[in-house]
Amino acid sequence: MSTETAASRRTTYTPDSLLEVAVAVFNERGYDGTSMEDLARAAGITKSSIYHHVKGKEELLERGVNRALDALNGSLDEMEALPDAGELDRVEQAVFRAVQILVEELPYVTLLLRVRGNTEAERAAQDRRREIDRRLAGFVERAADAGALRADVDPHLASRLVFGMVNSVAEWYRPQRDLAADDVAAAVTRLVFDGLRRR
Amino acid sequence: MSTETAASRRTTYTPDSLLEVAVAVFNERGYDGTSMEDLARAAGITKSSIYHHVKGKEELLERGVNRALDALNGSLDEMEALPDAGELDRVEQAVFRAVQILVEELPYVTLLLRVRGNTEAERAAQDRRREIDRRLAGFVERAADAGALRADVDPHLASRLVFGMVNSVAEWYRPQRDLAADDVAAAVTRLVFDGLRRR
DNA sequence: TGGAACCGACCGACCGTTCGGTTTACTGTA
DNA sequence: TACAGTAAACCGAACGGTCGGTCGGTTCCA
Repeated sequence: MSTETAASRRTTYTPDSLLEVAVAVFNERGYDGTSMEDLARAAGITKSSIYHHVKGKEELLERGVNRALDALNGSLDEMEALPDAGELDRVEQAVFRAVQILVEELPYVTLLLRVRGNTEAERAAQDRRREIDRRLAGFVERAADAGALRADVDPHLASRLVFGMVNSVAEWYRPQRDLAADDVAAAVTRLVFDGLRRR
Repeated sequence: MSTETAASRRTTYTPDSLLEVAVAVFNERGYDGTSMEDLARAAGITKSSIYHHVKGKEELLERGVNRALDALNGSLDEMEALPDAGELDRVEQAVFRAVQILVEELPYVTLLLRVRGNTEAERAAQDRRREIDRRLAGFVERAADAGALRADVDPHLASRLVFGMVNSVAEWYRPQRDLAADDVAAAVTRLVFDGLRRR
């Protein structure tokens, strides 16, 4: 009642609620493997009705990946604005937070991680993602310069591997079935910093 | 000269040499995003000529993913046939070897990792891959039962994360530009077992 | 000279998108 | 309470184009 006239009616779509359906189908069948007919069937409306809400298939992709990119960029902004913790703590925080956001925005981040680069929108998403990877690698590099990391693994390689592990969570995580986001984030963080070996 | 009449003539395609081209294009544009016309252009022959070598697009996918699956299964067979090393050593060996094969058979493993499940061939590949994941998880579980792993991370979760890191190498590794396979494998193994933190 | 390798033309099916029109839900007026 | 007006939501039919695949040949070479 506070925000708008919406929320009373339902059964009808907004661009955002349609996006939710579309992204789910994209992740199941792949973007290129999804036809507008597939989306229409999943949404329970006809193909032509989709065009009442969005300009086309590519806009759905663009909105989907941008939601993930905005969330990831936002948390990086927050972390950089924070008073300087130790360089190692900052990396630990980045890893933990990355897992949190991946789980919170799972469908959208999943979509982003699978973008191939066939269209202009996809290449733009890849560019924005590379910028995020660069910022994360920066954290790792500063920690390495401060001598907080082991010296026998190149910081760039370490960054790729660590956030590769983080992103791999999108391959299997299911909200209902699996642990809470923070538990997964904690496990990843422990593994990344102290390894699998018993001490 | 030892194997066959081939190797003398070139400029013509065999199913395998065509596969090499096709898999490269699949990985660049995605399987569904690749048209037979794309493949023909990349191979330097016409669309219809492709059908002289293979039955169709799906056979190329099937051959591609099976090459990766056979390589992975083969190395698992080898490892299980080996005299029993310690349970921890076996996990370490599995991680190292997984990276090696991923790099050796990079295009084929990359293709496998991106399979979506839209066709029967894709679902068969997913099933075979799940079996491999199960065998790998078995190694980790046995090491955990033997008390060789840290107790505060669930072995199933640990397995997913570790081999998630391994597989993430396919996202960025380029043979010319990057380290040798064994160097990457060593880095992954170090990170997985002893972590990023300086000691 | 026979088979392997390849080609150009073409097929039906399906693609993303458009368009004209209908239904639905809500509003202001009486 | 009744109803006309309106805009959002939706639909069926069709568009031009591209898809994977077929077919009847021609070229090449051992």
